[in-house]
Amino acid sequence: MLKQSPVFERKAASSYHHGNLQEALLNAGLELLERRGCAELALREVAREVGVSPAAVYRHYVSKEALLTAMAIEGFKRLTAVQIEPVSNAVVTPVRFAEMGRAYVRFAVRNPALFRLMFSDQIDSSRDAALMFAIEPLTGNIEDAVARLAGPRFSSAMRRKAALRAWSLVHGLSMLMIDGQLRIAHSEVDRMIEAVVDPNHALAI
Amino acid sequence: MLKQSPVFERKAASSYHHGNLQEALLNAGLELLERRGCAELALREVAREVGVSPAAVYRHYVSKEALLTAMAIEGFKRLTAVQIEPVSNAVVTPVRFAEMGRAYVRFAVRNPALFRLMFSDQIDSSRDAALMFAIEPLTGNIEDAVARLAGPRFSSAMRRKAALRAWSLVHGLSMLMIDGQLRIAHSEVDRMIEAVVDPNHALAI
DNA sequence: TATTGATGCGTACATTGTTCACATGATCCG
DNA sequence: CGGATCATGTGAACAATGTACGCATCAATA
Repeated sequence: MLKQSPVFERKAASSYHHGNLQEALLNAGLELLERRGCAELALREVAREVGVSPAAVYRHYVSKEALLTAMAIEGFKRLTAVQIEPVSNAVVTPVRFAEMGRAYVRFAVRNPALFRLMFSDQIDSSRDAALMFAIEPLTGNIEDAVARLAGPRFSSAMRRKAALRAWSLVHGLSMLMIDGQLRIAHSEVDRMIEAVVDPNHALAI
Repeated sequence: MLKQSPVFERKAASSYHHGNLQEALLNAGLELLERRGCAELALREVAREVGVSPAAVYRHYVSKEALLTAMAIEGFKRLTAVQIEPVSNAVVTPVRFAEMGRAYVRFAVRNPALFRLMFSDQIDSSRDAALMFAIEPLTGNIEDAVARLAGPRFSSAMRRKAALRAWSLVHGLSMLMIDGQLRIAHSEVDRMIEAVVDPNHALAI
């Protein structure tokens, strides 16, 4: 196994107290998540990975669900970051709007287990305030982009509807891809995204 | 030891052998699934519900995953049935095609835990032949409907692309709805489906 | 009627999430 | 400088879970 990031090294110096266990658990969790899959991630294994007893986790997260929630929050931060990048400091064109969708799907394909966790029923998105706060930009970015793309000729209701349509499209494609429902090679992923998230929407039925 | 509680009333006639445990486990599983949620469904609880020992399950399903797979197969059968209904014995119109999508989303909203299970990573859709066989009509129905709707003016590639677009749209909307991401009342569900699965696709961006 | 194969049971084991009393040590107060 | 304090980590324990094994029961058949 490769050496861990320098965050973990501090533990070697003082063997009892870890230094930054909270963040170390989060990183180890995110790493193990993609290795083990969303359902098989064990709290005890995360603790083992960091080199700490299972009970130590509970000093920083009140439950396994709390750790998963923290991981999901980190996921939403990363997703919203790559999502908004194509239209930050730029006029929103149809091509750039589609690029937002591509970034969304690409994130899902590259982090399938994390993406699944973010939208799983293992975390209660309506209970945790920090989670809600991290999710909000996801919708917000799409709606803002739609507003900047369509201009004032779209009513608020029309914008919301168009944003939901776009979100549903890329979210569904993401889910189907990471489920392995679409029999396509990894090299074809980008082409598939192009085909579905089509700025010309020539084939919209 | 206290006397056993009369849990075993149904098998009072022949108290040892159940009669049709395989199907009983499947039904109990489907029932418990929606009550407990996808992640908390316990094999032992399914056995308890049927009034049978945990080990008895293994005479009919080689593992918990096998039982979940059987439940998912049943789910796909039901979903494909309601999905194809709008266009069976009828010309495929845009309105009827959209009605297929509405049926898809409605199924997801009415059976959220089952729908989640069907597209979860807890079942390996590429390993089980029966599961693959049950999934196949899902895509097939959409592609057939697209072909009947578009006629010969669409190439095979165009049809596959349009079908994938439609599937992604309704699948994404389904997932977002059962995730509680969309803050809408239950009475607005149908209107939301109408808005996104729009036969006129006036707002396709 | 005896045998046999299918089906259910009891017990056991490793693993999991979680709790609790206790150990450790960094930090602050006298 | 030395002790108190409090955040942080440990170990043992508990119930629940998925699963394996040998035995019990029963229906069908020879």
